[in-house]
Amino acid sequence: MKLEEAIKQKKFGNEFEKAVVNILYTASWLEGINIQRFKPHGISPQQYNVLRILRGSHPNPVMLGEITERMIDKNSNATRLVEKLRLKGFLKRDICKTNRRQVDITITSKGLALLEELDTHIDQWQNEHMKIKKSEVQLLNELLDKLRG
Amino acid sequence: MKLEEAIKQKKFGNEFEKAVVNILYTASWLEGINIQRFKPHGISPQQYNVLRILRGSHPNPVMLGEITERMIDKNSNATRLVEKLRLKGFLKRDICKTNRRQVDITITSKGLALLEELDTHIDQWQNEHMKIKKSEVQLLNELLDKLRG
DNA sequence: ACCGCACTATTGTCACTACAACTATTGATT
DNA sequence: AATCAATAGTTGTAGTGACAATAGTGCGGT
Repeated sequence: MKLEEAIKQKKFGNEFEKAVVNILYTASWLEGINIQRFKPHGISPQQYNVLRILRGSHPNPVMLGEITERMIDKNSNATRLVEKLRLKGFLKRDICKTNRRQVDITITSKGLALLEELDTHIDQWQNEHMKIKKSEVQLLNELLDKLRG
Repeated sequence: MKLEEAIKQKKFGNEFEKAVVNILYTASWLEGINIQRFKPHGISPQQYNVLRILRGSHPNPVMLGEITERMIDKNSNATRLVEKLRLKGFLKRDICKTNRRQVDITITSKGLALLEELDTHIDQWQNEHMKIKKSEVQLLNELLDKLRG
């Protein structure tokens, strides 16, 4: 759907302003889809993000600060997200032996299994909903990178 | 900055997946900028969104339900946002005379003045930061619309 | 060895979101 | 006119985010 219809706004000050609204609106739309997808598994989009980061460097651990740096939403509180995931058994938390300030986080096999299951859901959803060419998505990625400067 | 550097992730499952992350990341980046811009004026991005909608149909009032429909983030609670803006004097709230279930919201001159001031800030910021051609932004808008299907 | 500074993470707090339950009013059906 | 459903908005609450203050640890200079 065109943005103008989605938020029933006919005119924008300029194309840049429209792009800002469009990005925010599309992100909110994606976020809503993600919330629904993750809900049956009892995790939030942010928690999913943490697990993805951990899988990225598995079997090596990741320290808390690096999780924060690499999260999509930098303002999240990694300490509390990690604690929630730990209680569910998706990761383990160890104080680093050589630097006791540091906390090493590692994804568990249960966490990896969850991600694998969610991955298949995502692939399926993409095939059903994403009616846009791969080359166009590539271009979209380039434009977003450029927009951020 | 390229997304890969921003969140230090080298590889993505596919281009679609990367686009999803890229949109969410860019939105979070824009949101942060907005929070900073609005903070000196004591309003949040969501409250700004409400005022923009009201200005769009000024001098005609907008009912609460329509505000919800037209907001970028549909999950916001319009009742509470409106109440906060009312306390600051940026809008007025009237029970509709012909349908007493309905609440008519109108932006005040104080609200309009605030938006005008913020507009000039946005224009300025865009000129400084948005190093991307207008035609490219137009394309970006088309691609986002297409992505949502 | 001691001091101060930088690094890493945790905790506290207030506000806001997500979602569901609820009230009030109107319209439609019989 | 009484009842039921639909519409419009409000309220409750548990969880989450934003941001600042704090605690614990390591390192470099003297």
